Amino acid sequence: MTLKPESELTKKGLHTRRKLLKAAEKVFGTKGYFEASIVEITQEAKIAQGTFYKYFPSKKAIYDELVQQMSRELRLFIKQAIENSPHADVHRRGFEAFFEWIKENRNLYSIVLQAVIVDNDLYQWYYDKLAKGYIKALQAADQTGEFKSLNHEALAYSLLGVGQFLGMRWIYWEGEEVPQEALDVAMEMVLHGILK
Amino acid sequence: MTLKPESELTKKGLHTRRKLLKAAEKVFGTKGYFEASIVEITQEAKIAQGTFYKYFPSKKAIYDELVQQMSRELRLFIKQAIENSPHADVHRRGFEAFFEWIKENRNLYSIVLQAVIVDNDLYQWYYDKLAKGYIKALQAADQTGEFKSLNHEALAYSLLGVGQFLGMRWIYWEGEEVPQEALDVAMEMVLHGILK
Amino acid sequence: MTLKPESELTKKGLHTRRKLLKAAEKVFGTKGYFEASIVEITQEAKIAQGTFYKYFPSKKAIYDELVQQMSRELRLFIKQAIENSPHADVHRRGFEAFFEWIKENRNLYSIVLQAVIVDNDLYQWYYDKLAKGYIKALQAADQTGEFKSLNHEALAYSLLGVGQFLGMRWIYWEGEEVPQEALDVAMEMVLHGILK
Amino acid sequence: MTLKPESELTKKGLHTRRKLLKAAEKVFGTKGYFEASIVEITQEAKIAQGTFYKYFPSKKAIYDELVQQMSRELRLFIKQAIENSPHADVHRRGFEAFFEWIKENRNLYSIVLQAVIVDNDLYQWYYDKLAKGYIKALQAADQTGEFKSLNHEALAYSLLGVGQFLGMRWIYWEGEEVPQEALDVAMEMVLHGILK
DNA sequence: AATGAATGAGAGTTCATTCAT
DNA sequence: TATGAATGAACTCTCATTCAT
Repeated sequence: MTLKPESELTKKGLHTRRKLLKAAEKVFGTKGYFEASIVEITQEAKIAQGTFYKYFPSKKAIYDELVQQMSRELRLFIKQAIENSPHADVHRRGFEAFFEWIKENRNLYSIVLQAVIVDNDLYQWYYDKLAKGYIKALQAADQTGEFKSLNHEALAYSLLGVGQFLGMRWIYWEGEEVPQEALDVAMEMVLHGILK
Repeated sequence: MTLKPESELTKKGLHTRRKLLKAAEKVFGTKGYFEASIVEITQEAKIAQGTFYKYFPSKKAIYDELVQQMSRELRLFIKQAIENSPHADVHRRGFEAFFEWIKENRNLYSIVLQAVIVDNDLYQWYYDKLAKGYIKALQAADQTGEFKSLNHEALAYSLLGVGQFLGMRWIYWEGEEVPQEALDVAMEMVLHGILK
Repeated sequence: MTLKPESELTKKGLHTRRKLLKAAEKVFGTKGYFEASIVEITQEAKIAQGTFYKYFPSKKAIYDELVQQMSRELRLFIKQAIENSPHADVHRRGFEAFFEWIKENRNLYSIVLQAVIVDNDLYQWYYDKLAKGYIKALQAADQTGEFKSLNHEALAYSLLGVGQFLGMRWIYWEGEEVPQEALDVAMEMVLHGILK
Repeated sequence: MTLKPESELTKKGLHTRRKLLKAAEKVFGTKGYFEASIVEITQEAKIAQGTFYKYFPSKKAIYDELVQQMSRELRLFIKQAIENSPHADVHRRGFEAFFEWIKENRNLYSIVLQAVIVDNDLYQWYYDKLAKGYIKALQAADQTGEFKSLNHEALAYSLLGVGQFLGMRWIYWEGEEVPQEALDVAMEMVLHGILK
């Protein structure tokens, strides 16, 4: 094996590695994991095919890294967004941040969605992480006494579902924004319910 | 041409066709579209490899048919479930029906999820159909005057998201039931909101 | 896996299989196991590359089969040669048969020699089988009372060594016969020793 | 040109060259020529990959050198062993020396055996050299009048075969010694023959 | 109508060797 | 000089699809 850990790479090596990740993001994001090929990724990165294997042991490995990187970034992004917002606004701000993020990172988002087939464990890991972050936020919000006391996990997954489907419908499929009205409807439902 | 349309098949032919669909459901459902192979499907169906192409023009074609069949069945199942239930219960009954269905048809459900990669258009078509059905139900419920008047499409996707994620979390991942409590939490949120 | 056991093959299949073995024998024999490629073997057999894997699971597998087949044939050939010869002649007849065989089957012989690198266990198995056959012959010869009673295994390997090196020197390297004189010298040594 | 001849190397350069040879001996000896890689050899030698090509023009070249070096050493070792021994003992002493040598130099011995595939000409050269050395010894022994006058080349290859197979059977395969009894049997055969 | 042998393009991966620093 | 990143040809193997029977 000829593969060095990232920490031992030279500056040049790191640069190549990053090029590969960028290229893989694009190719996986547009063609999908299975239709994507190493040749294509290396061509996109303008690098020889063999070079790929100096940096990643397999196609699967670079995919994994992309998912994990995306997971980290997305959670951080949302966390920062809700951190300094008034409690009542926490959900709306979280949704908005999420939508903003997937709009800017369409490919990465697409890659995560593919994990249902590529690696279901990874898929679960991703949503698990996301849910855990959400649960923490819910716990914090609880302290304010503004919200009902409901099972956090069930709530987290429900809310995740709402966000995911709104984002999917308007951003992922249409490449636009989630319309203000749709967000308002969702917030109304989440905060006050649909019963008159 | 070597492929006959379904309508021209003899009784025996129809039987073979059905065997192939059953086999494909199992194989796609357990291994995933890309890892599944035609050999495997025909072996499972106890049929010669070449025979496959007498009934379906390609691997993709049988997949498409499975998704469409699943879509039809699921929508019918939910429709029947909510048809004769009091309006206030419509959402809970719909969720329950959905959960029951995916529990009984894990493989088919899995197959639909895969469409994100296999054929994104098909994926959109599936949710679009589902949403349209939901919208109709929302319109009917509107007549009762019990519910707020909110944009139906936004609401449909929000509710679809909630159901999907609950089902995914507890049935698809854990192979169990969505716990009563989780369903209660979701319903509380949907009907009355999470604010005190 | 799409590979059928030999016993289940149709006539056509058996024919293809035999073509592949013949081709592999030639290619392994001339280029050596590692320099040989599946492409080359299938080209030699005038068969598509993919077809190879319908009959053998790997390059190694067809090699193994060749060695085992060769082993069987060679032992049978020698056995038949010495069977009906007077006891005193048994060794000379065995050597002659061995030389005749490798002359006619240069490629197969070459293939066995390669096992030192390809698969040392197979290599050992081959000589072990050969030695065991030899030992049986020595035991039979013992009954005649013409020979000294010496440890059969040590003797078998010594005799195997003599035969192997003579065959290698004159047949394998030069593509000719082992000269009569060389065989005489070897037999003189084996039967009466080199001391005056 | 980027490769200097051995004679122009500095002291440090010679050291590096020797490290490379030692490493190659180990790697070729344990993994075999084809499974061995330059990366592995340079890693074993704790030297950069590119540096290899400052000292040897190719993988094959370092292999050649190892075989030649081994050949020289083995012949010298045997020569010294038989030099001062009484004539009648010359063969036994030669065998013993050979066995001793391969026991101590298992890797180098293994490397030579591989030449059947790697480079058949080299293989022939090796045995040719060995045989020529043997022939000289036989000529010297002839002078004593103790031995029959037999064709030296045929005899040399016969004896080489005996030694080779005994060593292979007990030392190379089992990693032990050639048992005293086996050596006795071989010597009895060689000196007095197997007929009563 | 059904079979299953055959096809061949294309996949992921390895590694001896070169070359810029 | 020594380094190690980069190269790319070649390899083994898979599989959707075709075709002769």
